[in-house]
Amino acid sequence: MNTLSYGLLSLLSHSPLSGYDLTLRIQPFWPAKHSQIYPLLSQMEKDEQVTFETVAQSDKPDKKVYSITDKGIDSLREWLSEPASAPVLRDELMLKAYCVPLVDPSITRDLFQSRLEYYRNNLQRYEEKIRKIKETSDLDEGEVPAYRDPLFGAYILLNKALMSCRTNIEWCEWVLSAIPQDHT
Amino acid sequence: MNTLSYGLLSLLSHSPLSGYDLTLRIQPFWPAKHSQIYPLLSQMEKDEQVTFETVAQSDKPDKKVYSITDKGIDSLREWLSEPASAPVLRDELMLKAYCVPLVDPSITRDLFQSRLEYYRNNLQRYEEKIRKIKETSDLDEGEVPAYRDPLFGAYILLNKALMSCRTNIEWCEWVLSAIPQDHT
DNA sequence: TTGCACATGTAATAGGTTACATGATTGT
DNA sequence: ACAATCATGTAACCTATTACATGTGCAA
Repeated sequence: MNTLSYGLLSLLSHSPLSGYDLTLRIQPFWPAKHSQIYPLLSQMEKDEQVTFETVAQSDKPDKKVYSITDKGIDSLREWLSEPASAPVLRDELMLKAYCVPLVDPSITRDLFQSRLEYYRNNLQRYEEKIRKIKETSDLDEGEVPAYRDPLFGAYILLNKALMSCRTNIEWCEWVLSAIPQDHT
Repeated sequence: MNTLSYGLLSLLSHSPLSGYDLTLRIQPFWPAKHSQIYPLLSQMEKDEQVTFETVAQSDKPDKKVYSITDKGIDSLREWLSEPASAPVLRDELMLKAYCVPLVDPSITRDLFQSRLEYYRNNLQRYEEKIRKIKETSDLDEGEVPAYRDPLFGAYILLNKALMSCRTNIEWCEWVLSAIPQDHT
């Protein structure tokens, strides 16, 4: 049981999901490939943290839908009571930013322009998601789902994503404004 | 030559540093332990990206001070011309946040209170650092070091750190305000 | 004399990515 | 036929952490 497996349990605490869906949904919080997730799910099933049933689909291939067990819920509760380790951010752009005076401003501009577009795309996706949540659970302006509402977690996470995205966009724009237009 | 080795080159492009110092300084941008960095430096030395000289110190043990070579500078310039890969953030608190309705609000409050203190400490360290940079290079309010100034990189990175820190503090405080005071 | 910061290294293990492999189903 | 998405799995490789190992110089 490593952090990733607790992450999978956390997702499964909301609803049963296939390994495929788990892989897609865990990306924003803890990036991992299916090659890491499928074997983990097997282990967790042996350890009785999860169960699965094979579900036949008419339009798509069969899938294995995993559900969290009571033992899994207990594991989650214990894990929540332990302090969370510090976040780990690895960003190539930060390493590059440190030595940009080595190259032409045009190179640096491209770097930050690409990153700006990356964050703008993310922002759009997140805004769409939060719009949907607000729609389906009709929340008033500034209102937050109740603490015991299963949507509470998704809501505060989406807000974090939005806030971080906006801050990063602001930073990229500020950096771009500090890069000279011509070859210096 | 992986990302970490380019990161080391990036740091060395400003000034020569020991493996020990490199380990400390790269943490905010690309966390790595000395056990990963020392062998990498040996490889990079064999590959002529860096050179080192042993420096005797009277008050502390001897150290190996690494400098970037011209070949290393060329490598850096090429690397800067390639697009930067997407940032990777792994944060246990985000995984936990998703399933906090499973536990008492007091548990959740502790989680976010600790994280808030973590960010407040970081903010203080970053504010001190930027204060020192502004002091030594006497910048006016809102002024940014010139693009070719070696401090340009450090300055924009510190600003990113400050902005992110403040946003995260704001988020933690907002989440804490949404957690009920009593057992719900 | 014990502990701490500085300083460098290797070995074993765990975590994560890339590549290989297969197959269903739908739409073009 | 072909590409795209869905779906699951393994093998090889690379990256990163933890543990082991050693030693200096200083201060309490």
